[in-house]
Amino acid sequence: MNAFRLPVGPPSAERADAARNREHLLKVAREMISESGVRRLTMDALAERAQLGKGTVFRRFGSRAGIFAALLDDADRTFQQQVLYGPPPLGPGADVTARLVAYGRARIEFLLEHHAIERAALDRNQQVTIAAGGMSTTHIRMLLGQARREGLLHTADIDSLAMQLAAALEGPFVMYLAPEENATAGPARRAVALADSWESLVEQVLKVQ
Amino acid sequence: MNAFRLPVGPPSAERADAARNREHLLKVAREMISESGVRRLTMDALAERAQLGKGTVFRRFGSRAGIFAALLDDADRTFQQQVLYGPPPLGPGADVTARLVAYGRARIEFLLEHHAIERAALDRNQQVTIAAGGMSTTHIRMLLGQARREGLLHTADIDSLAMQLAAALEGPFVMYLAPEENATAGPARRAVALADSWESLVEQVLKVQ
DNA sequence: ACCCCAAACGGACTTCACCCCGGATAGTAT
DNA sequence: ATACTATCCGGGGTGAAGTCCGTTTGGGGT
Repeated sequence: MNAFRLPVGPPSAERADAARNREHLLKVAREMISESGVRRLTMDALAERAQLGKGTVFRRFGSRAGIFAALLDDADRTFQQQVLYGPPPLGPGADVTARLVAYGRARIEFLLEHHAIERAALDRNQQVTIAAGGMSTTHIRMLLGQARREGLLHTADIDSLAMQLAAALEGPFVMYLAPEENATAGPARRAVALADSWESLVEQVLKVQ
Repeated sequence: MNAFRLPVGPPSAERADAARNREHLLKVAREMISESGVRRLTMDALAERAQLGKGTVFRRFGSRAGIFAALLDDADRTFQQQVLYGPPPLGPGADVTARLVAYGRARIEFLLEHHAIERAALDRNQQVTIAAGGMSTTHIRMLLGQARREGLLHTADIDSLAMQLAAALEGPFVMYLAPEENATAGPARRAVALADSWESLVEQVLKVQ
């Protein structure tokens, strides 16, 4: 044997069976959610239906909220792809203001779409990632940085502003709309109003006027 | 007996013993929290320490989150008093921009102070009131209305803007900071930065420049 | 092919929020 | 004072999240 070896090279990926189980659990979770909603997805039920032990479910996702977070992760990744590499104005190519506006509109649509899961991913014992390292904060900060370089913005503390704008964008959905609720006209109408309001907020911050 | 009587006049207040128990429970809850933090306030422990049945605790507050909400209510009321009737710039008398800025700063301080309880008052099965009918949204909307009357603002949809500003103000605290966490310099420093950022955000929205 | 052990698995166990409902009681009408 | 009833109280019961730890297994090393 080697006299000396580093314990791990790369942070060591999941074992094959673990990865398989993760996928399987996510698939079953999606099924259960579309059949009977977020509320009825219990850890016991999920484990049983997936033919796995409950311990396994927890090992894979850490908590009930973790399952929803993992589910969102998928969708998020797709969304992020559009933002980073898709066509303008959402993707690169348009001017900063247009991109910020487009991002807000797209993000609102996304949040409306995944609202139930988004809510379920909240965890009483865990800080929420939305405002912190969340996609919105990061992307908005990036755009604000660009805006400042272009002289559209003179704010010193871009980090704080990014966080506040991200909260302004996502907050109303995460904090306001009811858990599962009738997805009738109500939320959708409000979403349009919020999107318009976001647009004018962005324009004021970037002093387009 | 009277031939006919309305079932209730005023929404019928709490019975004396019930009110007494509520106060007592809140007092004990405050003690327990300051002794060992929010996490260890369980319904069983509270009931036992208060020498009351668990059922009573639930009857009085509805849920665990309800206790924290009731606790916050006190503090909120005091805060609101300052905002409505206190000295300017927080209270009435100063110009709109100054009042908005002052409100934000005061609110941030308040949130920082009551952060642990604020988080604990969140309830997985209940929509959050912060953005909805919350004090911040209401007060900000009022000030925005005044600003519009004074020609400082031309936004049509004041409701949406109020919600977004409230989210920008409170979101970072409710969503971002960790549950109980070390109340060291970290959060406080961030709070100052956010307060400054709030000020410049308000000034831009009210186009003071 | 075999060894080895870190990682994964399973499911009983613990803890806790919340429900239920029979029994007690405060406040009111007589 | 007495009776009446809406409200309250108590604490055992239930369902679900999360923990623990003994057992099993994937897969790199030899």
